[in-house]
Amino acid sequence: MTIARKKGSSAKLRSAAFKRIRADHSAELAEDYVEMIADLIDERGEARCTDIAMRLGVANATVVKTLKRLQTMALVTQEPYRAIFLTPDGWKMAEDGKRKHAIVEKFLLALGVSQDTARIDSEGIEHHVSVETLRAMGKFLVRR
Amino acid sequence: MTIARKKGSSAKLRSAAFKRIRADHSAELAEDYVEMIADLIDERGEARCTDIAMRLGVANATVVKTLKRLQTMALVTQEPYRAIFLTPDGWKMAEDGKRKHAIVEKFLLALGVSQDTARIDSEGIEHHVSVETLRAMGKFLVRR
DNA sequence: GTCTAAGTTTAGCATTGGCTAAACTATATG
DNA sequence: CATATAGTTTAGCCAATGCTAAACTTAGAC
Repeated sequence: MTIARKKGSSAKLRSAAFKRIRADHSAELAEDYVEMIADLIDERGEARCTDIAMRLGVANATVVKTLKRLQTMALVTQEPYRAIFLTPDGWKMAEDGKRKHAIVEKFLLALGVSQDTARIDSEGIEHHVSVETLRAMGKFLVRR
Repeated sequence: MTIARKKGSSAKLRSAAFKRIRADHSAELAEDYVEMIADLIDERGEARCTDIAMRLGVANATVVKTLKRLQTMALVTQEPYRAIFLTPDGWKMAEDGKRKHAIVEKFLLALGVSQDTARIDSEGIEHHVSVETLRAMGKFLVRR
């Protein structure tokens, strides 16, 4: 059963990518919520459960549960039956996310993709883009 | 409490992106497993739990559990204590995934990103790229 | 001021994807 | 052939993310 094979550290390197993806996934929901709350506050002065649920396409109760987690992560604050607010950390995350999102979306448009696709794909891609790749996209936008 | 606002179908459109992301996520693990199994079979003639676990960076038991799900999805076949095989559907998914992966990775490299980053980011991005975007990347590679 | 509709929360459930520890099987080696 | 080791499986746990249904608040309308 031992077929002696030399793969050395490549396995570890390989697994790193997947580990990052798993980490990304748990972070990405938080980012989506926080960005959306920031948008809602900007647009209409307050963020409410129902609006978040509608925009995300999930049930109300799901939003409530997730918000609890975001509270323990010190990203949002909320009192029972009241609107939702962002902490300073929450605002920072929202702004970082929006900046990232904007670059990815513009980049896709510059690449020749349609508006709708750019919007949908950028939503998925933004969470998996490293700083290096983001910078490369930025450069492409400038000097294309 | 009713602040009468006109948003029409934009909410539905918006939520579509998030719905696709959630769908992507459940599909993406399957794709990763299947691709990896295909690689292992190509490289060394057989795919075994331990190798998959090592490359993905998860525990053995996790792999076993996921493989059960993949069996019910008719992507892999396996007999107790034996190696893992792909069904025709499994091979197809593996090949599609690898093709997609290759394009994204080459694209990132062409964009000027380092090898390591290209490998890691492409692993995350490939599952969120629509056919349209993939095609745009392909075009970019050809006529850059 | 009451009442009702809209919004929020709680309770309870399912699934997915992780883990460890312990039991089991197969095989390579002595 | 017996056994030790490497690999596989089972059992049982946890956290995250989704759902529905029922209970509870708030606030607008009468």
